[in-house]
Formats: sequence, C-alpha cells, structure tokens
Amino acid sequence: MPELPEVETIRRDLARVLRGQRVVSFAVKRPKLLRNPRRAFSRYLVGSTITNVERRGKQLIFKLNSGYSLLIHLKMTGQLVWKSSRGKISAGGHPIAGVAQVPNRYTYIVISLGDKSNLYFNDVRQFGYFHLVPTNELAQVFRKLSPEPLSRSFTFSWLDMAFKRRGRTTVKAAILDQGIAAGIGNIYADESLFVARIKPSRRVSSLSEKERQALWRAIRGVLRRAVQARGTSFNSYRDGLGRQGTYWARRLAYGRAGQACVRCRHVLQRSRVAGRGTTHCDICQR
DNA sequence: CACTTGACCTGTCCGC
DNA sequence: TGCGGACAGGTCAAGT
Repeated sequence: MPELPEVETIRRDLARVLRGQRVVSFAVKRPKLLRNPRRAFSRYLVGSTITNVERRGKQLIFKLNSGYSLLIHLKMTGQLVWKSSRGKISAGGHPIAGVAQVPNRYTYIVISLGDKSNLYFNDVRQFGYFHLVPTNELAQVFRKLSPEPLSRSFTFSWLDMAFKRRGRTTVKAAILDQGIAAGIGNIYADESLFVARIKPSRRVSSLSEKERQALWRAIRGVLRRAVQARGTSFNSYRDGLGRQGTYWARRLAYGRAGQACVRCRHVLQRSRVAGRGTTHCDICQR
C-alpha cells in the first residue's frame, strides 16, 4: 500500500512522538512477520531507546541505541498507529476525526514505550515485516535502491543512466523498479506518467531525451505534492496517528478510469501494464 | 542477464 | 442471500 509519500508522512508523525523513547515490551501475534528470530527482538529492541525514525524508499528505519536498527515494511496493507497513554489517538491533545481504532483484529504486533504509550502494527494481508539489522550494515541492505527521488542526488543524469539498463521494458515497469525510483508504487507511477504525458506501455528505449526529462521532473513533482498532501487514502492507509491522507482528492489518473481526463476531457483508459492495473489517457499521453 | 508471472494473504465488489 | 472469480497500494522466487 504505502508508497514514499505515505511512509514519509508516517515517519514524520512517529519521529515526533518516538524519539528518545525506551522500548519496554514487544508483543507478537504473528511470528512470521518477523525477519529475525524472536530472541533478536528481545536482545536488541526491548530495553533500547529509539534515537530517530528515518525512511529509505518505502521502508521505515527506527534507529536504536543498541547498535541495531528496526526496519519496517508495510507492503500493501500495513499500518503503524501510535496511541498515547491516555488511550487517545490525537495530535497536540486534540482528538482527530476518522482515526483507525487500535488495537483491532488485524493488530499483530504491539510495541510498548516508556511513557506508557503504544505503537500498533496492523496488517490485513500480513505481507509486511519487521527486520532487525545492525546499523552499520544498513548501507548493504539498501544497496540496490536508487537515490531518494526527492533528494539532490536523484539527478536527471542519474535516472537517464539507470534507464539505459532497462531499455527494453515498459516505462511503467521501469519506474516501479525500486532500483530506478525508490518509493514509487502503482499510484505514483500512473500519476507521474500522466503528468509527463507518456503512455505507460511505451518501451524505455523509445523515449526521447525531452520525454525522459519530463518524466524525471514529473516523478519529483508528483511525490513532492503527495507528501504535502500527507499521502493518499482510499482504503487501509492511515498516517502515524491513524488519520487519512488527502492526495486521493487531487489525483489526476490513478483510480479515475472511465472519468474525463483533466487535460483533454477524453475518457481515461484502464489497462494492464507490468502486471499492474493501469490508468492513462490515450489521447494526451503519447 | 533481462524480463514476466505467480505466490504470499485477506477483504471487497460484481455478476449470476 | 450465496458463491465464484477478479482485483487490491509490494516484493520475491521461479519461470521463460
């Protein structure tokens, strides 16, 4: 589910409330969601202090003072929701409308913190995972990911080089590749291609320099605006305080098949590209 | 090696 | 109302 903007939103919310907190206990109902033996969590997570909450691509990184980092991947339906000791999911002491109830039947992991607040991990489809990694091995774990798309190192010339490795595949498959654009998923792939006016089924090798530049710009612009909107919610996504994001109302292509293109008013088409449901405008995307 | 497909899970929606 | 099938935001292993 969550792509870069959603994970970044969760990261920001959780960093505020978790930084400096000690992990008091760790309860797991679905051991298969753990990538390490349970004893590793007892040794390196429980009793440690969370020094920071970071993000790389679609993964969250809880930096711990034990020398380890906790990596969390939410995959399709994972949620991380924090609840204060007062039992209220709130920001600045004010209750928020539309919050997720926690814990619930899909709450599989609970982390209890020193101030008696709790962090709940819910995951209907159980694809997500918790992975403890020595902090000095993080670079190795992330070695196949592209530079962060919103960072200065994600330059056009870097992307252009990366595209040369994927010349024969479709442009949609290419930008879904986490080694090309870490953090892009199905929503923001369709949004970026719409903004860049490129058909998702085009071969990468057929793109002109101008089109590749438009796509590079579109990826960054779409992700930046989605982060500003606190991500997209249409089903299970909730931010770090259980709230929904607002990008859904601003989307241009994803999930709008059958509706009018905002540029040319033709009906947006639904298709399958790179094995994924895809929406595009057959008239103004070339 | 490059690329595509199926599997992992559960829930929802749609047609019959 | 019930049932079967398709589909869902991600990523791997296994296949071509």
